[in-house]
Amino acid sequence: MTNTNTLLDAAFRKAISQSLGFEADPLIGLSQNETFGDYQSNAAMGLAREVAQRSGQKTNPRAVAEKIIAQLDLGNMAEQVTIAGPGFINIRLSPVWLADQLTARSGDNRLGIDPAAHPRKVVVDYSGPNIAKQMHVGHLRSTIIGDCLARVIEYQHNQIIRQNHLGDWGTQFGMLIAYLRSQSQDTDARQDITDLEEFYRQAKKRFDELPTFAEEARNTVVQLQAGQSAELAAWRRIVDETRRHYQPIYDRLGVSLKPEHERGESFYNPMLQQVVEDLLSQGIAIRSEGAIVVFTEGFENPLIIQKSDGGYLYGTTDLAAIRYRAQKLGATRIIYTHDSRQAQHFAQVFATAARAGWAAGVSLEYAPFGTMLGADGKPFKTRSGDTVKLKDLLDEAEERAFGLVSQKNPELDEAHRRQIARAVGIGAVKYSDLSKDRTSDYVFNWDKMLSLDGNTAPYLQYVYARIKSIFRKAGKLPSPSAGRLQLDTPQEQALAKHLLRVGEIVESVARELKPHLLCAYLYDLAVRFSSFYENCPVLQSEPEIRQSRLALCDLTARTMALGLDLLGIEHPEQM
RNA sequence: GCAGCCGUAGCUCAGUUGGACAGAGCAGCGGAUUUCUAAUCCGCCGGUCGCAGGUUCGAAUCCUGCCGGCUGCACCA
Repeated sequence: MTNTNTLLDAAFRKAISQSLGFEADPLIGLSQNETFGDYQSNAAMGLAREVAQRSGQKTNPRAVAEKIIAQLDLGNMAEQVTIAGPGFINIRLSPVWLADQLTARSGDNRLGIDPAAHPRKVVVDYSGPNIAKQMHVGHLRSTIIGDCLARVIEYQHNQIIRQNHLGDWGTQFGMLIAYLRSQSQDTDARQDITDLEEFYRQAKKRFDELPTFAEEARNTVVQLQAGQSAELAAWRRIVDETRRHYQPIYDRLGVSLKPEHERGESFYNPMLQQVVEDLLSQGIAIRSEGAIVVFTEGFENPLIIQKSDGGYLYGTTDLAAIRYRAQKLGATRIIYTHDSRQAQHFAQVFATAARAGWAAGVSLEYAPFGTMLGADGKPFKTRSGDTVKLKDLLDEAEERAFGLVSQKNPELDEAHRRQIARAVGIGAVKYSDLSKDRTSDYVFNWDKMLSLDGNTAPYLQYVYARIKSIFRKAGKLPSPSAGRLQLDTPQEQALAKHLLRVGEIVESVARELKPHLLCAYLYDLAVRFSSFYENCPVLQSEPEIRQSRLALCDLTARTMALGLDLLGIEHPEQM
């Protein structure tokens, strides 16, 4: 169903062209202050000059606004259209129209959110853990932001291709395999992830200290990359072991990544030589200081695609991936959810891919994010200064949440409390991240994210649980389409107007790649519902009002559930 | 040195891409509970939008220059 802002945009466009004789953007937006109205058009101010130029007569914004309104046909949408200040056109939606719209949406399992008019094939590249290492907090943001974007864009019926670009290739594996061999470790024996990390540390040490070992490690890489079976087998075991570590973390986080989404760096290995050759033959890449590089305007240093020793780098892999995703997978939009420190790298890679013609008709979008900081404003670390393991972080989140649930609801049995604690604890960690604009650094704070006050996951989950509680007490569920909504009180109207906006929000999240817009929307929804809940009794009211309010509750619960689903956050029936 | 990001209330953050008197939450202060989960709600207090210019009807937002912070910068990823 068409979003309100789209309906207004169309009506105003028509009115502008009829009254002024030319086309212009009506600049429709939400009112910043609800005392003015619900939506506003800010076009008249800017248009006044153009009107004066075209007609050769002096005019002013308010007069232009008058002309536009004279031609404006909003049907029964608006209760009031007024001109204010220098020439703002304020629109107040009519409660009857609102009620009709919402009634229609309550019968729709998509809550009136339209699928994309032109569905696309969209690659989302996110998470990308390193093989032979445990996941740590540095992987958290990419994993959950990327997953949220994938869910939102997928909900619009675009075809999403999740790509987990594992760090599974490169010199470090030669080192690790050579070390395991030299330890006369039975390479057939299974190594735990923590063993692998320890071996890696020792291998690195020996690599730096022993030139003969360094040489051996380099040879092993060559053998691995040439596909020697023994080395390949050892490598596969390392990858498998690492997956046994990270897949449970994805599952626990409620992240939709599965093994079939893995396309690690190794996958592109066979394509790298061709990438370099093609860039050379197109004259895009050149030889410089023994390496093969691409210079990009605006950057002093080049993107190196082949080292002087013949080895390839991650830029080469990224270029191969773009070509593969565009040409083989047929993607027309490729989204990278990666650390903002990669900005220059991606700028150079995107520019190179564009010059090579590999991204024709493809939108390459980099959705960077900042660093997780501790309370001291420095990167989030353990007390001893180590990086925080994701597993430990999630353990602590659940443990803290379990403490809170036990305190608030001691009568629930332990298994139930554990289950709620999982939803609340993990949800809190994810939400505290998703609710901030991803581009800036953010401060990690356990107490704030687990608080039931303010813009937190537990607060949203609580609102959902409260509604569910009403329905448990109400007995049989109302039929959503039974009767029409009655929006008599300010709280009901405020809630209704907000419910109607969900489609606009989903659209902006997908377009701007900003999950925090959805969080802000859901928080606002929770606040409005809470106000409604305080002021408007549901079950005790007269039958018609009761039915209408139950329908509002049902819509709120479904909207909240959908929003939390898109964020990848659970919503327990009870808290 | 070059490039990028950032600076908004005591703290954590928004600010719909140039619109109306800059908004939330937390903390602080004061209220509300015979009522569907008080894990809640309502009110008050709190800002020279880093500083200075400029662009224009209009700037937290765009441009320039300072100040302060973070990040990246040739063969790691």
